[in-house]
Amino acid sequence: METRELRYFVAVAEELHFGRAALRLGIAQPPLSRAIGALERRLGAALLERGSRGVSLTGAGAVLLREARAALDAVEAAERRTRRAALTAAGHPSVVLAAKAGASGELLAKLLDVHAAEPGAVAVDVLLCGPGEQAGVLRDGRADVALLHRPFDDTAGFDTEDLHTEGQVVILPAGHPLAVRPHLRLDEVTGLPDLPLPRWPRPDGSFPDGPGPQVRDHTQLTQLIALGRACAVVPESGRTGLREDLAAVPVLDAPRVTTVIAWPPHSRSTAVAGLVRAATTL
Amino acid sequence: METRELRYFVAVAEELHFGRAALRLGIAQPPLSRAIGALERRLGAALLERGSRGVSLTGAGAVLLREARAALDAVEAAERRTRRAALTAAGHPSVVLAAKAGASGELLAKLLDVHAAEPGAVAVDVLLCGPGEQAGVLRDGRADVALLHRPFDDTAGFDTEDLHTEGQVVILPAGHPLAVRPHLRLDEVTGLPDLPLPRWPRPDGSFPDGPGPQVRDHTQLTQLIALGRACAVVPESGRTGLREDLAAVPVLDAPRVTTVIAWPPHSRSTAVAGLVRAATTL
DNA sequence: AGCGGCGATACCCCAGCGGTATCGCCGCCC
DNA sequence: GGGCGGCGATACCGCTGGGGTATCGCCGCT
Repeated sequence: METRELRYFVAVAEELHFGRAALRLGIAQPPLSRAIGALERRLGAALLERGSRGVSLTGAGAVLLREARAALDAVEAAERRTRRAALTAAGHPSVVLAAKAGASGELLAKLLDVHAAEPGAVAVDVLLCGPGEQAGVLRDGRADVALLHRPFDDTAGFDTEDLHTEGQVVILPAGHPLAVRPHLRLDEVTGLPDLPLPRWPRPDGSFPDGPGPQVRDHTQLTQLIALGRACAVVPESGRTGLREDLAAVPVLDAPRVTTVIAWPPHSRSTAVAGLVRAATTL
Repeated sequence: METRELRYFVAVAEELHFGRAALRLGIAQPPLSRAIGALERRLGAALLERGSRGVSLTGAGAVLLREARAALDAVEAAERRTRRAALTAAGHPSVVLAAKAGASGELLAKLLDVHAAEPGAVAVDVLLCGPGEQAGVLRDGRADVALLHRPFDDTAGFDTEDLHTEGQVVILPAGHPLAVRPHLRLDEVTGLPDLPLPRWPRPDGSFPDGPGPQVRDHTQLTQLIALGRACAVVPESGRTGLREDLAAVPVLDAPRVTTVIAWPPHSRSTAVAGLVRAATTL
């Protein structure tokens, strides 16, 4: 199978519409129809159900969508990592570290300091991601190593090293009645009608249904909380550097969050190893 | 990048010879030279050092070789798993379980029994592998789930569940002086001049250098030991069903071996989940 | 019945892949 | 040192197959 066929199939499977998929791929619709048809014939499997109202995935199609995404990520990673290896050989060694924007700021700063102090440390490019983006960024080679947060991020498929475990706090407007409490339970803060939990975008950019406001980044979140339109449950370290119009109250029964450093299991370059070593000595 | 280019590059990188690589790929040498040249130009990186005596890999080339193998495995896995998903939809559901030939026989039998007794259990095809082959078989989609043995097998990149931990024994000819001892230390059995440890083939089929005889499977191994030409350190469970002309003596300080069940993190089908559930209840 | 949306088919064209012939370079050996 | 052989690169050609346009067939809606 060629990656071109996989890209074509993924486009159709995501759009569930040959015309739109062709538009997205920058080709005409007929060659796309033919390519998918040929793919189905070669695999000996129906991938799409052509109904009169658009198309839908078959079971085999759903499997191929999942596997094709992984395979395309691997191919992209091969290309990116090779390009970066060439730069390294040309005298510009660097590692790309993915971190969630607005999380673990303290730890990240310490990590970069400790690593920079080591002899022979290479330059570290920090790639800030939205929530849930890090795993993908690591898989497709845009990053070499990432800071993830269990249980929020999926660490499956990566090698990891635990760095730090902490409880969670709820961030509230400073004037809110609950803000004066010494601590809270989870059921007291989820489903507050006046302060709903915000909705973060899915990897594809769409938002889940629900009552809360839509947020895309940390700034939007703090602003919404300050405006009294939302609250948020975040790891303790998120309270450092908090705006003065916000308050943080520990949530005792919220799951504890573990910060881990993760990297693709087969790419243990010396540069990544150095960063991991620095992280574990924190 | 197209998989064709990756396949071409892997062939050249493995053969380190354009002519032989072309032969292996079933094409002529000139288009291969051109394809690699075009790839290098597009990546903006030298992948191969063309010396007067054959070719060698550059740093970037070594990175691409590693990444390309992973990517090609992922593409193959996509194809295989889609084919199998189609068969499942057509009413022939099955799971392929990879196990090391000659290891964990007892556990494997119990696992298959327990799983078969569950309601709605699908057929299990057992794929027996040589040592170290399981990870590859799982990565390229020939198997859906595997029994691995830490610390021998590399479990990086898979989801795993521990099943069983055991010590190791050394298998000796029944008449050997050490066979009467109640237990042994590792340094007493490694480097016995009369009974060297055998050499297993690497993934590429070649054998490491060393004094021991070359073995390819379990039968060869037991026969060589019975002939007094080798000994072997294996998990305790390897002593069940031992030929009567062989003896097993516990090796106290050999690393304990953990049998784990492993599967690719992103492909948790219900069939795989059922098998994992059966395994964890053993 | 007419129309519009959507995927499949028919047919054509050309880019790109692969093949053959040949070159250029470098060791090697008599 | 000149001839030779091995190996990768280049030149050039032919054709396959991927992509484009036009159109069909089917279905649902009005």
